[in-house]
Amino acid sequence: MAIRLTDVANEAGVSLATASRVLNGSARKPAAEISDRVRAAAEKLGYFPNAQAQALARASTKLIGLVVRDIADPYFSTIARGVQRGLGDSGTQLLLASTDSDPEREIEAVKAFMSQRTDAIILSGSRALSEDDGLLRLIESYQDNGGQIVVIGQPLASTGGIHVDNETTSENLAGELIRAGHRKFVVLAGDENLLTSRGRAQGFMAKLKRTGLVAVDVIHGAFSREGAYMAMSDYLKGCEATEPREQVCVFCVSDVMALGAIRAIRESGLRVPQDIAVVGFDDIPTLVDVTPSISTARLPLEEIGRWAGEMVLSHGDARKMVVTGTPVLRESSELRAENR
Amino acid sequence: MAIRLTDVANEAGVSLATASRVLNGSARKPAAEISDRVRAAAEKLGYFPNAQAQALARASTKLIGLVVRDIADPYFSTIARGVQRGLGDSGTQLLLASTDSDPEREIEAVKAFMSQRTDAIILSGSRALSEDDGLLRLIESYQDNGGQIVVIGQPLASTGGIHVDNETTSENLAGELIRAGHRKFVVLAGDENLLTSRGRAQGFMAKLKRTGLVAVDVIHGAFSREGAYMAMSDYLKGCEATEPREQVCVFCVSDVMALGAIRAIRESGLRVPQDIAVVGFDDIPTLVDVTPSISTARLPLEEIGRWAGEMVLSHGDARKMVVTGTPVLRESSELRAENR
DNA sequence: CTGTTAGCGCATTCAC
DNA sequence: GTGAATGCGCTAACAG
Repeated sequence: MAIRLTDVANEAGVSLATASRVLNGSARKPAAEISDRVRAAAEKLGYFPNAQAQALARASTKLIGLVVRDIADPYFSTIARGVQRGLGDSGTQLLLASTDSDPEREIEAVKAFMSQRTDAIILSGSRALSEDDGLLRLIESYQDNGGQIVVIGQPLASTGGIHVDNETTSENLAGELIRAGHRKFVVLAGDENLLTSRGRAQGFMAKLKRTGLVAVDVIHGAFSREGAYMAMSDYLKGCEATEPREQVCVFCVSDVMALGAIRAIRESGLRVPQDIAVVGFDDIPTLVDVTPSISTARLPLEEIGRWAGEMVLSHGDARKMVVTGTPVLRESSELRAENR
Repeated sequence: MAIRLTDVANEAGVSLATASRVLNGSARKPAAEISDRVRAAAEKLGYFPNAQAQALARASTKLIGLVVRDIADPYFSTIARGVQRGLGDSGTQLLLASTDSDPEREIEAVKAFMSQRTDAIILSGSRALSEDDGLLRLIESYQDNGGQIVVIGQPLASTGGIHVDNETTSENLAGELIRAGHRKFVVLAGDENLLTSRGRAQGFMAKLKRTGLVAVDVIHGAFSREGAYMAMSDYLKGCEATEPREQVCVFCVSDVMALGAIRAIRESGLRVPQDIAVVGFDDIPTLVDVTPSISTARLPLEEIGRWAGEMVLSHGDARKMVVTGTPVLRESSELRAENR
């Protein structure tokens, strides 16, 4: 159906091998005159190499897989953009899979990528990798076959990747908030089975403890906007009795959660930050358009993605790098006047 | 290196053909006892079919390509999520390419997808498709080889896709704004070479004209947040002299642009909507967290993506559907009290 | 430097 | 119902 290399070779009056050599720089360089003829033939016929056939013959697809939880979530889409940028014009193609936070779909995605013989798989927003899922075994067998795994978040012992030091980042963030004068904290901790949300919550509380403070409440729920919205709504309902209320600072383990929490707070007629201060984590791009500006711990999301992409290209197997976020206090955590 | 079907066949003591038949339902059904043995062997060895080899033998990859301008833009990431959902568990894999609004990169992306022999290519946020780029020729040759093209936005004569009726949508939006009492309009028209932004601006102005109104200003610029930010900043600088100012309504041809414009307005010390009303287009998910809530024309972005995905699966070649957006007036376009 | 040939891993006619 | 053989389109030895 499509034009094959053979067709090009015939058109140019050369052998298949020669055509192959000119159309994809091999070690041996065919004569200039021949090369031109082949290229002209390819152009004329509208030849496109069959990537599958090439992959089969070369034992290397130039394919990599990226698995995210939800590509529409700014956190992941920013990382995805970074990955694309990191891949640059290397000719490597990106296969994308979304899991919707379903561990089974994550496994399906990895299997699919293994079938595609991707050179590498970037895992971001993975679920409880510490547990003995089938995922671990899959990953191992992928690596045994020469596949590279890059994990964004909490790399495994056997994998490279970008390690986000959630604990330290959260500690620093808590420190800044305390320094700013906050004393009463609530933690929207998200899913306690997720390494990421757990690490963030724990780091935060560890710092409180070391300062002689303790969170007045720690609420678990889904690691999502909706989860935070519901958790916050419940919380607010629960403390309607306790008026009048002093300003409390709610730490949400992600910006997306902070947005959900703010929504709940507003719907209950309270103001941010005057009644309740809110703090997030990640510094997703979305925040620039939100009022009040939201305090958070900034992660260089796009760069993280870019590093992951570059890591893949350089075959930096099992190379690890550590990223610690930077606390950024903005309007949403401003202390109420009377507390200053 | 990896386990091949041959290995599985040997392990199970059957022929290659039989192994193939059980591992991927063919017409002939091998005996149950044999099937179990093969499956057990595959499981034991950790066999993963080589998608490239399958594609080559079957002459069909289960691959589709999606090209967007920027995967981190909520407009595109929402569509991308929809496409994923539309693909569901069909086993079709998604290849993603971002063009950064560069026509050349768009062509590169399509070429890459053609090489990958994707069954279909979904083009969203394409540039000036009406012009005689190489893109047209590429698309044609892709179609000639059995490839399916689905365009989101402005399908070509030869392609199917989701046609967004920007003109009508903008007209309706303008109508609603006029009905609400607005009379003085400025249009941030974006890039006049892009079908999308042009259609939106023209539809809006057409409606104004038919109502006996005319935009006091039409400003072109980049079809992006930055473009709108700069355009709006310039505009505000230009009319500093004209105080006191009556409320003007700024129509931005996309929500992302509206966000940029609002930023510029605020930085100049003015308020939305009291001093300047702002209206966008798309209703990207991001808007739910923005204050004031932004008026816009709602497009079912995720569904559009889903439809595109389903269209691909059903081989709905050249099927077209038309989508018209719904005006949604919110706080950002509220009329100033004195004008009511 | 160029052409011939043998696989890459699998699906699929064909025979049995 | 099962196995042997052929070819998908291309690369990479291997000869010439």
